[in-house]
Amino acid sequence: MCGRYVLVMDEDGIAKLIQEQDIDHEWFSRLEQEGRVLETSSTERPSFTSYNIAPTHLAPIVINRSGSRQLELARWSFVPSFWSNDPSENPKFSTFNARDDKLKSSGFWRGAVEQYRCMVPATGFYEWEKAGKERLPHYIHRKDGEMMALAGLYSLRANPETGETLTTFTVVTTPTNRFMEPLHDRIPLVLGGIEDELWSVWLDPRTRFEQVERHVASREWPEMAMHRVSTDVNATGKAKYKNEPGLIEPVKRVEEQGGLL
DNA sequence: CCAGACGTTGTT
DNA sequence: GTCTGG
DNA sequence: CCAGACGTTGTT
DNA sequence: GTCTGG
Repeated sequence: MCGRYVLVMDEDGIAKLIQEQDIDHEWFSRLEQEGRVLETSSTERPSFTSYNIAPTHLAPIVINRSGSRQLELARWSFVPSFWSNDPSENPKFSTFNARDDKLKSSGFWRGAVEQYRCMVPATGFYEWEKAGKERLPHYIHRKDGEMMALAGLYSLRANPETGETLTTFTVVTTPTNRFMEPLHDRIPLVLGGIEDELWSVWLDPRTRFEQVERHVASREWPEMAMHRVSTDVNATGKAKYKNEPGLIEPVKRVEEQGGLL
């Protein structure tokens, strides 16, 4: 299910990602305003790095607008356009994932899957193993260390007070594969690597959802690897929240550490 | 027709 | 247990 | 996703 | 908005 992920996108990574597209410079200024620039450079070229992206955080997504692809900062937790956009009214439930089998049958996702598909760039994501009361996080990433493209849906809503457009998104999930089965029965819909054509196909509203899904749903992931990481990533909130490269470093299980405790 | 709900994961 | 916040 | 809070009255 | 239930 993908409820926490990592994106290490340096300047070259963005350049590689957007290639022929124009990036709004608004994008970079907004990053700064939100205080979400975790890695700043002296140049004006934007970058984005977070080792701990959680629901409600802002993260970059790629969308189709006015016939071109754009990189947008969006809030992770989809809010449909038909819900109140009064900031004082909170959504009734959180929607950071969307089941692939519900996209067409539920009115909640219907409009988005037809008109508002997005690509969520990720370097890797976390998955927790339940061990009694403990939640042991694992990091799943491509063996080559490159970014991957997750299937997502987004919505645009105008904030009536500020007039600003609020972009929100969700990550599509699908039944697990053999690689992930030991950890979870649902996994994110990975459209492939960042150079893969498939995510462009996904963004094209003329593409039928079933067409893309047939290629990627529950396929095996020979390109992926995983290892356990420190529970440092678990914490949210202000006091204990961590966001540092060490979060994705491998740690051994206690029983493998030679009883040092 | 109108009114009301619209999600996920994981657990049992 | 369930809901909220990050 | 996980962690943390979850209530009231009455006071400043 | 769109789907379901009555």
